[in-house]
Amino acid sequence: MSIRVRFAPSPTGALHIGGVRTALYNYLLVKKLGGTFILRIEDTDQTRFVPGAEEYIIETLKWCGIEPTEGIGFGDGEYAPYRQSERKKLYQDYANQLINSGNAYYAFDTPAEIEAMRERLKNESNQSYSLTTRGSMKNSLTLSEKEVKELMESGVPYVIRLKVPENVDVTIDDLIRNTVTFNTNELDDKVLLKADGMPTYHLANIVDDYLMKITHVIRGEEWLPSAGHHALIYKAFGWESAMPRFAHLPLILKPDGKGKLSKRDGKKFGFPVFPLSWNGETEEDSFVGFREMGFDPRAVINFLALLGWNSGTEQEIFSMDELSEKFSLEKINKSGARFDYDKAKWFNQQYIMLTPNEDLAEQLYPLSIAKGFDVTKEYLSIFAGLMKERVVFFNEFLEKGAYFFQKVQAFDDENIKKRWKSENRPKFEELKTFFSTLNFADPLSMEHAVKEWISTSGLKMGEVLPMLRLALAGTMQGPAVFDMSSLFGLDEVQDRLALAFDYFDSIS
RNA sequence: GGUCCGUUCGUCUAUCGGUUAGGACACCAGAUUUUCAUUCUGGGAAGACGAGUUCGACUCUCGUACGGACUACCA
Repeated sequence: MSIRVRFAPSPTGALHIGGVRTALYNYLLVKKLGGTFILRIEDTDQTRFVPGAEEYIIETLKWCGIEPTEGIGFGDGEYAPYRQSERKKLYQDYANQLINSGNAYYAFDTPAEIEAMRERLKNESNQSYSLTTRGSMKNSLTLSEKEVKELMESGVPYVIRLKVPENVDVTIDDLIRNTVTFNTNELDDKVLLKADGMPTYHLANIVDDYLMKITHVIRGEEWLPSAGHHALIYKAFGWESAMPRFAHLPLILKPDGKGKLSKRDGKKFGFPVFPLSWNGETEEDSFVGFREMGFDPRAVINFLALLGWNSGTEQEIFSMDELSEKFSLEKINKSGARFDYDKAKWFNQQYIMLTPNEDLAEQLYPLSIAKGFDVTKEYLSIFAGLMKERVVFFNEFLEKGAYFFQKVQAFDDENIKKRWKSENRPKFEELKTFFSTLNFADPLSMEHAVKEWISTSGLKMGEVLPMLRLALAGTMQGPAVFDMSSLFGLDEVQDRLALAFDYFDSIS
């Protein structure tokens, strides 16, 4: 079975994380079943077009490893162009086809006239432009052929509306929600072609899905209420047999459970809701991305995949290959899933721990150099091994582990004052000298030797080990003292001890 | 308001008529690490409510409540 799916975002700004999940599910399904995945850009609203948004979408998909088989940014295929603005003429022809078959009509009402109609009907349950109101409006159904012709020739703006039939039950067979039924008496006469000659989503989407032979439409739940219209349009064109299967995905909700996750929530709750950072025209419209926060794309994908879908097993960590292997639309949940940032962080930590030290070192290297640290990849590799289970974000390696590359910048004075006894200074000087007898290549033997030394020194373990840690790292947190020492080497360790003991005395 | 969708631990979820309702995140306690983290062990924590169907309902049906989406010449 070869399927054809599409991800069709609008270039109106940064692609929100829910959009990434929609793209992911499309990708996973096509990867599992085999077929074609098209990236189509739905830029029919010229007023909302944002420069850079298209590039953002492409970069996001690449970063996430969600690669369409064809489409904008990924090479043209059989059914190009894939940018709707470049297909304008096509939609006009199809809209006219609907006019000719009596399934659509011209409407000349001004926004003010429509507003007046709504005002008039504000106490009614249905105040839309629909079969109950179309008879009292200014359109080709109420005007004579001659009047319509005159209006059009005089340049009066008009739209083309779908003529929804009366009292018919339209049923959508949704892969996630089973059957959803609408009665046409409740559906409005949607605008198909706008006054500027551009199609609305409803027209463009169906024409393109039909022409591109799309077999499965996987999209957000916000489209479910208009799915009835979409079925009607397929029928109006006589394309019922080619109508794709629908799968309406549950929404990603705010953590506090009040509605769907929106772009503002990132700032409100303190986590990213966009894959990549976005620099909008204003501060308000600029956002930090998962990537810039230090997330591994594999963690983002894994987290997103499990937000509304599960494999039916207790496995939590999945590679993209495993996901596509196990993926199925039937296992997608019906209800919205709340965004859980803690879980996202947990996934990231898991992926950092899973990454081989050498790979981490490879990524850390340029960043270290940029920070002016004089290091080798070998050193970074050992460092990564020591630090990787202590960080959640990639960025934290060099922040939390800065003392691996430079002398301690900030000591934990509080802990030092609490633990340092100046009268023990001579003993610590002895210990410092004792370090020169140790085998720095073997942390374990160092530990044994030092503990042995402590037991004969008259000091307690708890008096010595924490001070060594504080001297080497400045903080009470971090890898094992002897792992650090081994990496630092004898000279560096003695340097740090000397510096630190003076400092300890000075603040005690 | 109307239409449509939904409802299992705080959160993400398993269960597809018979289970001590399982797992994960988060939280708490303990062990390990004389740090932190990791890891391991343990703990608290759930079927919105009401009817019905059935020998038996978290699971099927209906109603109620609550939540959500949509209701633009935006997608």
